[in-house]
Amino acid sequence: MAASPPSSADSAAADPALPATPAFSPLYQQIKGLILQSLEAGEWKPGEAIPSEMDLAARFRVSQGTVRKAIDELAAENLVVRRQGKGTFVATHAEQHVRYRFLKLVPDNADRDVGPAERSVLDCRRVRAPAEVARALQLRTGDSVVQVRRVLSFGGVPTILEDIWLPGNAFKGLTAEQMAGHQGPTYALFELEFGVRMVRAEEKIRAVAADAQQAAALDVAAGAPLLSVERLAYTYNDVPMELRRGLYRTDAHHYRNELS
Amino acid sequence: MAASPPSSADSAAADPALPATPAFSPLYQQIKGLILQSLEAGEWKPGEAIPSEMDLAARFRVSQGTVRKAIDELAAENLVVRRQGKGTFVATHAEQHVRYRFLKLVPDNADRDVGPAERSVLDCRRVRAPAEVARALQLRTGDSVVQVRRVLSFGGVPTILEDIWLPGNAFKGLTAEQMAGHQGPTYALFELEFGVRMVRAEEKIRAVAADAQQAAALDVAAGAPLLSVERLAYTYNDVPMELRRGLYRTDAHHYRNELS
DNA sequence: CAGTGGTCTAGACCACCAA
DNA sequence: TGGTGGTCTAGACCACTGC
Repeated sequence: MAASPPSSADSAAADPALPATPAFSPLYQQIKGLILQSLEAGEWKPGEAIPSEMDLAARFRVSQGTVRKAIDELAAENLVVRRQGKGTFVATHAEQHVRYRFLKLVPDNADRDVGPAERSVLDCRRVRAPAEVARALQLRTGDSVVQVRRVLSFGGVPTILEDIWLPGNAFKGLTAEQMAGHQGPTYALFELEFGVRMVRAEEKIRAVAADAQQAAALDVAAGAPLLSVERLAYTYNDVPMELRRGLYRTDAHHYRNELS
Repeated sequence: MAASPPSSADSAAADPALPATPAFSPLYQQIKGLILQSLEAGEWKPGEAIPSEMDLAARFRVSQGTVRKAIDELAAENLVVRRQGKGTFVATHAEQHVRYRFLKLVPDNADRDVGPAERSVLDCRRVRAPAEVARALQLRTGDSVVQVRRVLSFGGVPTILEDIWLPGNAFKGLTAEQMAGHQGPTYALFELEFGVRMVRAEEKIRAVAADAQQAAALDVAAGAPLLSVERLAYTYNDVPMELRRGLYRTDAHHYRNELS
């Protein structure tokens, strides 16, 4: 990274294999990309501090303000967390504060968080990926995936029936015991045990009627309306790493969303 | 706005009724508040340009960078839109680009937007606010509200059955003809005809079974699962201005959400 | 007290747009 | 060509944390 102004130069020397970026890219975006690479490569682990803004500025030969703007964007994407007076830290799903970031189901009363759920793992095994799962996870049909089925209960009431599919390669050795016994969010387990950090996700939500099996698992009548939440979760670089289909009871909870 | 540094001063003179802000507030936040006031007061109408950063900097006796950071936050909240080389504009629901910002229902195929719907207004009249509606809109039970019931269809298929409640005071004279005949999003009509800009909203989503009347309106079987979307939409200053309960068919569409 | 992130400034230059 | 937003820098000072 040169200290030169962001002009069209940059493809000068120092990096022969670079295809001469055609579109103009601000310096701070390039810095952001470099920090992102270090994040992906695991140079700093979740929960750890990254170097100070001054250090990074020196490392990349750039002013502190430029590093700052890069980190601002990373913080806006929840990849890092700033803490005044302490430093900037790699975000983790294991934090006390933002736990269950991706679970938007909240009790109808008590606008506050849903608290830890009781987990009951019904099934956990390696299977060959069905076509739909393979497509979502960008695998080949028949590739090995880990499938987990579980029920989450709140206050003893079974509320979520979930199927989870994970790429077999990245999640070798995942057991039902792990899925049932760990502390905190499941994504914290994935970080700690498999080094996979879920960074963002897309959800498709529908209303469906419970079939007999689903109804039994959730202790509702067959045909009862359930919220179907299909989630595709991504790591860095928009690589999909988890497909999840949840069926939510919404008789005492609701899915909360903010629009702006 | 003084040019003095953001120290504890500010409660000096010039505003005797001010309760001496205890917590430290950065200058750019104060500038943001002032711009917000002008936005609320209608000093610049939706779609118009606000003054340039240099002009605002001169007006508030602050550097351009400080104004910039204030506008950055307003842009992040979708209250204004920046356009390089042209200026900064007051956001509007009538824009071509971000139309239907608050409608998250998309066809199962065609990841792109849902296109304009056919509107069919079933009812539009003034009523006394039921307790639940009054509470949500921060009115007194029995206050006048406008209630609208309508069906939105896509490609001839009735897909959304909606009840909308609006404060009677702000929406005097709203007619079924207006609700049915206008161009673009309904929130654009509200901006243009009533000067009410919806800025953000909260939604509570559940799965419910269609009753006989709802089923008839949406051309589904009684008991069919529907997505219930209860939206409370706010203007500036977190003032609630619309309560809306929609029932969505999700047999060919889904509610799409992004998590990060 | 030193180190970190957070704010503010002033000035230079770049990219985009319209007249 | 002039105006607008966008980027980058350098330096000063403030607020918060922990030793």
